[in-house]
Amino acid sequence: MAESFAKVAVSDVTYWVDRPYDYRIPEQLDGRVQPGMRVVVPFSRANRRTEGVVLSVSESCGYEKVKCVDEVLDETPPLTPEQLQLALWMRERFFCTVYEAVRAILPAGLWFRPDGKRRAADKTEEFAALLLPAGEAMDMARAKKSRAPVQSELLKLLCAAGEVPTADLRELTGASRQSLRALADAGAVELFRREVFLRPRFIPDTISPLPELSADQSAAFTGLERLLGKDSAEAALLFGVTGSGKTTVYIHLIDRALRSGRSAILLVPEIALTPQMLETFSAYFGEKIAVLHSSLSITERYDEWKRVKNGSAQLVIGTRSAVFAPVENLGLVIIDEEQEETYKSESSPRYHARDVAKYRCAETGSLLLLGSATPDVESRYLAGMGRYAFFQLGTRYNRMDLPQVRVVDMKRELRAGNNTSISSFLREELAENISRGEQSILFINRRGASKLITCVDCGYNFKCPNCSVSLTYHSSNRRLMCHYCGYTRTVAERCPDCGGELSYVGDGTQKIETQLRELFPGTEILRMDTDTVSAAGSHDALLGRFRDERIPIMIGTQMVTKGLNFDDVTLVGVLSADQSLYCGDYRAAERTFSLITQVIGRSGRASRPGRAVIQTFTPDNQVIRFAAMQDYEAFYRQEIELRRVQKCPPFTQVITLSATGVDERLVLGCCKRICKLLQRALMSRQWVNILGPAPYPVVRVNNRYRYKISLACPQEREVRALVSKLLIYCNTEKEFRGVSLYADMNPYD
DNA sequence: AGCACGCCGACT
DNA sequence: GTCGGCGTGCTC
Repeated sequence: MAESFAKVAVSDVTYWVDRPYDYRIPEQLDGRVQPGMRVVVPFSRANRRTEGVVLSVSESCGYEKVKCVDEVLDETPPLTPEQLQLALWMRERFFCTVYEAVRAILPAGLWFRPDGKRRAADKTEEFAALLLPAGEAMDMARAKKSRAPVQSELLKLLCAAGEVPTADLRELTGASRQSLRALADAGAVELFRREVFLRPRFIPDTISPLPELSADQSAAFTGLERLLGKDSAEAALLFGVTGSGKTTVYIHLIDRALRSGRSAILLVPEIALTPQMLETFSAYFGEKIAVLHSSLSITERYDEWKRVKNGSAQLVIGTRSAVFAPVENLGLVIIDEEQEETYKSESSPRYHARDVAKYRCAETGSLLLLGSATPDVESRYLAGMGRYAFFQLGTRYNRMDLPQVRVVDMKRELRAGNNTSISSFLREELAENISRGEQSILFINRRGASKLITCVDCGYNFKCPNCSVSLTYHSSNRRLMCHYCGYTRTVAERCPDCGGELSYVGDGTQKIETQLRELFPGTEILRMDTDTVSAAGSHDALLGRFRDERIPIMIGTQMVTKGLNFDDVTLVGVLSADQSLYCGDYRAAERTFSLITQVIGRSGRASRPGRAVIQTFTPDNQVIRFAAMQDYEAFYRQEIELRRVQKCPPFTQVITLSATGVDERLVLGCCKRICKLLQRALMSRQWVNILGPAPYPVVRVNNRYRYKISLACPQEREVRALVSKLLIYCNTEKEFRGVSLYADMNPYD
């Protein structure tokens, strides 16, 4: 009998060690090892038992000292040959290891044996999530391996699965509440309650007839249907303002794909996947739907994944990772609100769902449809160049006029002696809304605000000993915590420096709440931030209160820009519109435009016209003016010229190289060397821009310094190969021992 | 000789 | 990354 060998991509290797390794398939496993299966193999000099995935099986092997496959983990290959190809493509494209790609492609349930037991669906459920970055958590898991093996297991599982219901955690690891509490007290893990997000399992009595198409929608649908019918890979951009009925077009197109025997994937941003939205689709597609979403339990997600794999679901609705859904005979991928940043993964593999979707559509001859009210500048450009077909939906569905928008100059307010965050104009508008019994939403343009504790006398505040940030106060465990490394400490009684009194400095949201309460005593105000959301149990619960109790004013950050539309909201205010505009990142303008546009879109849905107030310190800024006029095309024309001049995407692609290490000078030295090598390798080319090294906004995390280099140049295989070489160079060069380098393709930030 | 520590480099 | 090998240098 002929011998057989497997080429295996192993886990737990770094990028520069990641290559196919040959293993002999022992007689007793003969015939049971197939490409796409997970195996256990001995690896390294210590023959550590390591997981791997079989890339191919052959009769010969070009390596002398070949070891044997230990164990096969699957009876049938969980990865199709196409998915295996996809993993290899991801390695090339996103600078990750093959196994990291495999972990992203397969559901966590495959690793943590689900036992099929299903819990009763409580209204809310306790979840656990890591407070530390995955890397730190893995370090901690390793450190705890011998002393606290259960905690170590918990950490590993949380790394693999993100947010996990605590009931699941205990079921899968056998951990007691105690171990989980210990991790929470150590500040490694956060425990919170949230509404369980179940797929509406109702089977509608009758499948509803499809909603009718307006003239606009019908025109777009006809064009898209033609593209769907082609055998070749196609891509299209559907531009339409909020309320113009993009969803109706999606429904018709999905219906057409399913009828022709092909499957469809619909990707939505995290926040848009609400029970209401699923109900809408269930009415038309019933049991054909599978939902893949991070709020499902591991078991539920695994079940849905199996329904897709065995062909019982042909429409997948989900967030970013649903782009990997193992559908048979793919015909259509729709990415709704394609400009949203949640489509980009922030940890390895650092993929963008749009890139993966493009690859899959190209491989399967499918149609990729990008939908948006404020398309990514790059997408709009490709549409303009004819690379994407372009379709446009005109007016709002209900023929509502756009809200009346007023831009308020906050410099003038300051000069007039108003140093609060609410301009006199906005105050009057709010007063009018309160007296008319209509609702208002105020949006604070700021990310992740948090509570600090400072000394009233000397201004002292608590710094993290490991990172270059202040510690923030967490009400859940009444401790000071570092967001970056997980360091925690108790709150001191008095200032450690001068013995003065300590006080809480609330975040922006709280400060504004206080100002509003002074302006409108007795008026109820709903604050929406991580604190109040976790207290209410869920995002939806809070929004439900706002609607049902008709609370006059809601304030919040990003969270209030999405989601439901409220008939009684006739006024929205954007406080500090420019906050996100001047941060040096080439995407700042489009992000700001998109945010403001979305906020304005919250106003005036039903019979009443809406108003919007935009407060800014730079009222002449064109981005803000275009947003106020809701004029995407004008914004786009200006922005694309800027991008051309600055050699930014879409004229180039950006790859950042990030270096981290304990020795700041060594990290910088490494960056400078990398810059020099990049310059030398690319100097003969046009359209190349190398920036940096620049420190991260938080330069030191966990005693490691972080710097990055930005490389903007046309996307080419050669450039990626160069970056790959540099990654390997930095990690093999003795001089830079202690510095680690990683790359990110088209990063957000 | 015995061992702690740090550096090196291979990993099929 | 991870782990064994191996050199250095210190102690008994």
